[in-house]
Amino acid sequence: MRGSLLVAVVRVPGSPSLALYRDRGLVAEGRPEEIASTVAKLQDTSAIRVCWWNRSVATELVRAGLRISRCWDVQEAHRLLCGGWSAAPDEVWANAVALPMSERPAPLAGDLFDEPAQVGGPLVRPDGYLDPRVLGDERPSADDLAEWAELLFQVVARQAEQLQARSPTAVSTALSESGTSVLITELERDGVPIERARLTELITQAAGVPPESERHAAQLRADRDDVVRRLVPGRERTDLRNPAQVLELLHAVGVKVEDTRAWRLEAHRHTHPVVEALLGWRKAERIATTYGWGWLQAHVGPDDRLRGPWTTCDGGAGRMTAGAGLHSLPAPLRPGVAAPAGTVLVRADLGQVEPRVLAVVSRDEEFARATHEDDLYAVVAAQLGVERSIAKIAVLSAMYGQTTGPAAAALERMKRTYPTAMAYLDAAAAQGQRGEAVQTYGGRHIPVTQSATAEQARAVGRFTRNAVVQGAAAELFKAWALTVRHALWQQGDGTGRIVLMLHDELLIEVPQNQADDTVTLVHHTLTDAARRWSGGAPVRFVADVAIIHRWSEAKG
DNA sequence: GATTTCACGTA
DNA sequence: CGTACGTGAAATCC
Repeated sequence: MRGSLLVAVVRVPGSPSLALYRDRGLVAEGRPEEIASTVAKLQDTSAIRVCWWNRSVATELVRAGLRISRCWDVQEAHRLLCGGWSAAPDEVWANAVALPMSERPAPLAGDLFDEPAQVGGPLVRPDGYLDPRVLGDERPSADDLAEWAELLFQVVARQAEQLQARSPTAVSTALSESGTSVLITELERDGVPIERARLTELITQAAGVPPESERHAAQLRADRDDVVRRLVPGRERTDLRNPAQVLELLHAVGVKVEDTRAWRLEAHRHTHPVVEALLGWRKAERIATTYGWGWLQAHVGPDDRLRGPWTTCDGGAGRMTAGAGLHSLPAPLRPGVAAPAGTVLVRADLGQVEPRVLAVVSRDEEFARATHEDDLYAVVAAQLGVERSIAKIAVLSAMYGQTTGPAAAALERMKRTYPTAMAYLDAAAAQGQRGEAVQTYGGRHIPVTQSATAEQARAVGRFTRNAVVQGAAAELFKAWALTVRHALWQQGDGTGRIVLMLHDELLIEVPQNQADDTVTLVHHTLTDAARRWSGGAPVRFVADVAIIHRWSEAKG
């Protein structure tokens, strides 16, 4: 924050134009391309930070070709401060000036009960709240723009103060979340490279040929279903998509299960041929319905790039989310994600990131020592005197709140061997169970729902226990990704780019001749980002990095 | 028509 | 009674 010039970009109502402000007033107004080039020149000559009320402004600048390096997104800062996703201007303002959220004026309903529209008056009401007229699409009016930008500067300053007071790391988390807000705009623009012929082939294997009509589609579905239904004479009319009917069918052939979930059916795979057939049918049906021809048509563009909507932190603990199946693409389809000619993909996976993050956030010195090796679970196993597989389950159980199962005894030893880390998790769980919000290492507020029953309270406890680890891991991951992105801009011709982010995995597309340099870059940026993020904690982070042509290659 | 339940893909 | 997400189909609730 310090030492950099804050500039604001706001939308000019009723026009495609954007306006650029600094503390002393208007700098420029014009089409997004013009403002993008003005901001680019400013970025080149001085240290600036760009802020906006809404990410859509950043989206326009990015689409105009601007590479935004430093920014402050007041919605992201607000989400960090308050938790959740909602971040309309009136909420952002109210929180920034420390007024109660519940007392703010209702948005205009656009009917006779609205108070007469305030025209030309101040945007801040006498009671300190933002005038509801700013919530409409065409408001504030063009006359109010300078004031709108001035209020934005005030919000940035107040948010920074609040974050500073909250935690030593929170301001840098806000900067990272703001950068991520721009990065997801780039992900949405660029998409993931697809080899259409290969993906088409894979979808055909699972879902059959593309249906030519509704009738044809129904016929293909029925053909697929018959393969399974034929195995149980007398039940050829079963609707396989209806769990109740499937349950009945299974009971009829002597498979006694309480529901039809795959993991439960796994044990009965060989009791009757229909079980195996049904499990295979389910896999194909998943691809046919969710990742089939409709999905291809909707999300893969004519340029053979798969695009979906992204959020920076909509997950309960502040993880990113993505639509269009980008975060849940079935493994069988992954060969369809492939580097275009002249480029390669570099795939980088963080190794055992959650326990390593736990070592940082809990400041457990003994647990931190375990992170010095590539295989953390092997060290834990040796220290606890158990098998590696048991140690792994014990560590994961501690972070997920599982108390039963094969690792129950090992959990007791964990408490003795790593008391600080375990106490950190227990404290987070206890807070959640009491109905209190928790905070991540980076300062994100994680609100919790109030529970009516003890069982619900325990579920909240498991959520907060996990959220402090999962959320902190997300913070490290975003900081790393931004460091990678910045380094890619500096490398070679600067065309390398991140195309997919998957909680602990980056998929990067670079020209072939940059492949080796990118591998080096990924390792170095991880060391740098982890050192900055952890404040120099003695915790090691590792990445598994591979140069590949298809996403399916080189998994761990 | 909107919401919930079941199911399952990913980390 | 292990966490989080997105998605679709059917059942269920207005």
